[in-house]
Amino acid sequence: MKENKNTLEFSECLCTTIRKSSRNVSSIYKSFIKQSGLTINPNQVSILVSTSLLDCPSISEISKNLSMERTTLLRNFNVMKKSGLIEIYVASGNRQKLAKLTKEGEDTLSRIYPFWKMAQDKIKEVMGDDLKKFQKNLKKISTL
Amino acid sequence: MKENKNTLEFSECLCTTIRKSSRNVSSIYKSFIKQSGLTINPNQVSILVSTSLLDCPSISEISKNLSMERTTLLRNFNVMKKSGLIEIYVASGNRQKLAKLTKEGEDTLSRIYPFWKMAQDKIKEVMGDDLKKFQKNLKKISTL
DNA sequence: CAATTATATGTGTATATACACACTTTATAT
DNA sequence: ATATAAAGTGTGTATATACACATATAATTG
Repeated sequence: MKENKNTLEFSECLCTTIRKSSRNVSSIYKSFIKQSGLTINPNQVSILVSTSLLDCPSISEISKNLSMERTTLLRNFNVMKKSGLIEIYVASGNRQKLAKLTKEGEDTLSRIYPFWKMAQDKIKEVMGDDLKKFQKNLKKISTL
Repeated sequence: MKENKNTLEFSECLCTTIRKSSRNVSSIYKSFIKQSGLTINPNQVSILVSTSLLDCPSISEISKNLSMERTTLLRNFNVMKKSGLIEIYVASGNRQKLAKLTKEGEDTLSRIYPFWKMAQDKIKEVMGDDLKKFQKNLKKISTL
């Protein structure tokens, strides 16, 4: 225990707690997804899902949708393009670049679904009745 | 909108939401802390706080406390050691390595406190009455 | 139409994250 | 007491994150 007078307050830091949760939850999803035999990780899954949900999204659109820095997403895309999960094509007019899932990307989502669901259900079980409100609040602070 | 039958369910992925929140909240704390004129980021702040809270912690202890992979923490420590925020000393017997804040590390915590608090208050304001339960649930899933 | 502004993307650099593997020191078992 | 197990640490590699800066295209304004 330490002398800094603010240490106690700092220990309630919501940023620290959320980053910690993020690491831990990611690790849980990752270990379930690993059981599928595929090597994809939760982050790439979220990019696949977001790309799948939006209608011919540009890199910038997906970046906004995931609150992910545009250049961060770009690096992610480069990796996923290399592994054949998505493809990038140039929009007419040549400014935007649009993304879509490959067949392999679609198949990957289908095949990991049951394992993803196990992870999702585990978290749901822990949260119990608080789930809805918790998720609502998470979404609220994920778009500030 | 897409044909994959699980897309809708995937879009409720808690891992995705938490990672998104983590990025967004980190960005908010970072921008407030930046106003202090110091270059430290929220992640290093959390490591400073954790190191300060525990009693002569080893790297492994802090790693458990933050749910941070041990080698991840090690890389973080190397950076923070270089910038003079912490120091590492060898425990008697030579196996463990213990960490503690330098004077500069302590000063840094003190100086960023008001800016950190602004960020913390902003999140608190958004959460309103849900804060306590939200924080409790966050902590619950950060230690599964 | 030319200049400017806004939008979209790409690169260099640095930190954050985690897994596989290797090495060292302490504790335990036979 | 030696072999083995456990605990702690360090390195190689790959992905994730974000800022500063640069470049290219579209839209707007004079």
